[in-house]
Amino acid sequence: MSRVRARPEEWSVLMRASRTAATTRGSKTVSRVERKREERVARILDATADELGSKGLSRFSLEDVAERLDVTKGSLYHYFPSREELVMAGIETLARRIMVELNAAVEGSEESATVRLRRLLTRQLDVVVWDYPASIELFTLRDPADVEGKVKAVRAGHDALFRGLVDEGLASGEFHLTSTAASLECMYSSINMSPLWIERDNPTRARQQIQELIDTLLMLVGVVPA
Amino acid sequence: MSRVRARPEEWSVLMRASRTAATTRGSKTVSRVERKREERVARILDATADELGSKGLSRFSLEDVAERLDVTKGSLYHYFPSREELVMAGIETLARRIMVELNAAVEGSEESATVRLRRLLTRQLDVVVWDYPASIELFTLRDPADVEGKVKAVRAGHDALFRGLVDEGLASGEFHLTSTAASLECMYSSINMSPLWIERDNPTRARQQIQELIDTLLMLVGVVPA
Amino acid sequence: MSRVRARPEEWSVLMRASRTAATTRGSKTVSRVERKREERVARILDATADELGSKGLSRFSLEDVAERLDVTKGSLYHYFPSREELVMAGIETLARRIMVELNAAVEGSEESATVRLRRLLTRQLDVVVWDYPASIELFTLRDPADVEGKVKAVRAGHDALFRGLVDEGLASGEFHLTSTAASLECMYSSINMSPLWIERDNPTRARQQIQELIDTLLMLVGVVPA
Amino acid sequence: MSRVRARPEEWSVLMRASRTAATTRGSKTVSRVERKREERVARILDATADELGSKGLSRFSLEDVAERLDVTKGSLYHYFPSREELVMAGIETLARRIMVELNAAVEGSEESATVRLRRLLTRQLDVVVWDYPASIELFTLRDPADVEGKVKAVRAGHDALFRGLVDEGLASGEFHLTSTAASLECMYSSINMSPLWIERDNPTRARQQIQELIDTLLMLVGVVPA
DNA sequence: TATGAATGAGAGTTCATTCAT
DNA sequence: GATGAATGAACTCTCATTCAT
Repeated sequence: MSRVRARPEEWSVLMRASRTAATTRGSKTVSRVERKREERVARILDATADELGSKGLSRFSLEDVAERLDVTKGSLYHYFPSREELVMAGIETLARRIMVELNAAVEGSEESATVRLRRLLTRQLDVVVWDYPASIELFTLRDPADVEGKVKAVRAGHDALFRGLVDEGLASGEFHLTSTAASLECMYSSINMSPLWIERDNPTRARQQIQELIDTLLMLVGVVPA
Repeated sequence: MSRVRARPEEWSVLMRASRTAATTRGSKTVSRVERKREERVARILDATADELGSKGLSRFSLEDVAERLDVTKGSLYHYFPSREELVMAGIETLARRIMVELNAAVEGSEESATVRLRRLLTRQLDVVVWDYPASIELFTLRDPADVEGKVKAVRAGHDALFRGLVDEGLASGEFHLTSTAASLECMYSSINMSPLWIERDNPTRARQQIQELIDTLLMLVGVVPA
Repeated sequence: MSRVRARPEEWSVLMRASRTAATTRGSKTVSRVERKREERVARILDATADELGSKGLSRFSLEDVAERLDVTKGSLYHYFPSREELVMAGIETLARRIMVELNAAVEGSEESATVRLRRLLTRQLDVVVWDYPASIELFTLRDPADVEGKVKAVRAGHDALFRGLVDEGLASGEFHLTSTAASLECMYSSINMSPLWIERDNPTRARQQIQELIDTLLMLVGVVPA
Repeated sequence: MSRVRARPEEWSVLMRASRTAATTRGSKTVSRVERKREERVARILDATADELGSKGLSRFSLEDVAERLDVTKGSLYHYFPSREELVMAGIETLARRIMVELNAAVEGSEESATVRLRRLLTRQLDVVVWDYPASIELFTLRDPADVEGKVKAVRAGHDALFRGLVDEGLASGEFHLTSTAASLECMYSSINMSPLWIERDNPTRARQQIQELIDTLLMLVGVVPA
């Protein structure tokens, strides 16, 4: 029913299931029904994010998501009005997953910017290399204007985290660079494309490559390896 | 500097094909027929490379190539057994075009590795940003095993050029780094993804961003901006 | 003029249903429940008739009706076993609305048949052109045998009204024609299709066209314009 | 191949097969190939027109046309870029068929406008009642803007024929009316909707009804039956 | 060789209908 | 009774691929 279908803007809210549940604690039946719905939306988004992260956008299809969930394609249209909306929400989910990881890596820390940036990079590379090797495509494909907009928004949130740390390092004199923007973009590019050359088949080798990559990325903010 | 120029063995079959054609110009009927065929193949590859470079792989279609050449789709199957083979050869052509540009940027020079690397980066960024903004997609897509193999080969040829220069700089003491491989991969990633954030619509701004990017990329080999 | 007003027997089952409800108002629980049900049915039919009249049958969807009523599609199936049944009842409702208007246009009048026919045409054209421009589609679509049957029934009721007036005019010598049936069918056709050529966007022009149309329609019963 | 696919504007030309063949007599292979193509287009349009004429627009589907021709749906896309274009061309075909009939009914005649109009009406009713009882829907459904445009164009051609005759009758003093436009629209409406009430199942009765209808339609131009 | 025709698999989308709760 | 979920069939459209000529 379109009457009750969450509008796109609400999707991110829906994902914060705990909070939503808390605020609707008053009514019973509604919250139960809604919780059910949210669960299903969450399952769909999980499947979507997995598909996007592993196959990339160009090979993403409703059919695959439906099959993975063992429902018909039509069912997806109960929750998302079009493939594009689903993709956008899926990207957001994927991004949120990553952001949760990254926030955990830097929060509540009293250490130097260098140490924290190193930890942030480590965490992000772990996620990208091992969990979402195809996520690069999400930032890479252009076409659908709305998707591009969503990606931009996601990037902005992600960027804030890194930029904050880099600014800190600059303020404290730990970092030196020509252009913060350029250094950050190089970092992002290198991180996102790393699954293409890091040898995941050989975990030992891969871990070493990741270590070297981290050291190299730190050079982008003027931190020279010991 | 032939020392750092990509070596012929790393180039493509087709590249060797044309050289072969040149050297066998003596023989009569066969060579004429073959030359005709090669010309057609070359035309197809040109069109394919253009399409790939500007649209990327995901939006690439046989239909568009055929239309651009004013032939039928069916005709393409006389020269390439499948879309995938055509794509692979097209990627190779695109890469070779770029390599020609890059070779020109470093050859016959007696200057320092830093100066030449800067020139190399400048040239590559010009090509990528202005001519082939979608080329990133070619290095990004995964699945078809053969395409991946071909991309790897192309990257190898490209890599030789950069690696030669970096090795020179290391030998001369101009460069400092943790891992040559990591530094190079970061460079490639940053170059390929740059069209996604450099503001091409605003050429003045874009040129400035490219300059900052080059300075930043040099930090990956331990060259600190003045 | 009750003489020319459509007779109750020609009206619909549902019409009879409501009259039944009125007469059984004595009985308790059952009638209350039933009244509730009838109210809901009436609401559904109202919405359906609106949709049919404005969009026509081909663009009619259960979804739209449900949304308009702020209920689910499923709910509609409590009252109508299928889309087709709903449509049939909706057509009937629409027709009855129109009949109410038309009856009002001719009732309690002592004027000549010509004057009353003119008033009848005026009223009908007002309704069709301004309120239900898509109603033509309802009389036009064929296939589903049941719908066709229902449409026939509706047409019969409508026909009685016009035929009565025409018969009067013939009896009084005001009208002259070859075939009452043919003249009437031409009138109905011309009325129903008029929204397709009358320029509703330009109300002044439309009003003039309607006037000319009425004069022309009167020629079908041998009344020549002054 | 889109390169050779006839653009919409050319379709009507393609249908005048004889003329086209005559003008391309110079080249052989081309004309043979093109003739083949035209034949196929003609077959598709025939099937389309039949479907449209018998089922109406709302129940028209590519699938049915393809099945009738025993080809796949995809094949239709070789000749028409979309359903809408096919429909438009089909409507045109249908209209042209009718126009051929109608032109034959009035051409080269020295008789009075009344006689010729009667013959024109007779012919048109024959076509509409017996051959294309569903054609009404084509003039009735609204939505797709382009289709509406095409229908308008078709109507214009058709209108010219009738209007010419009516103007003649007015000039000669045979006809009298209030508004030519209104009289004509009433005629068209009555003709198009006649299949809905004329009893085709009973041919004898139907023929009589048609005769009465013709007499009645002539009243719209002030011709009173004897 | 090259062409145009044709195919068939698959994509996204819509919608009447069914059903467990 | 009413809801929301789910379905399945139908539809338009795309595109790589095959094939007779």
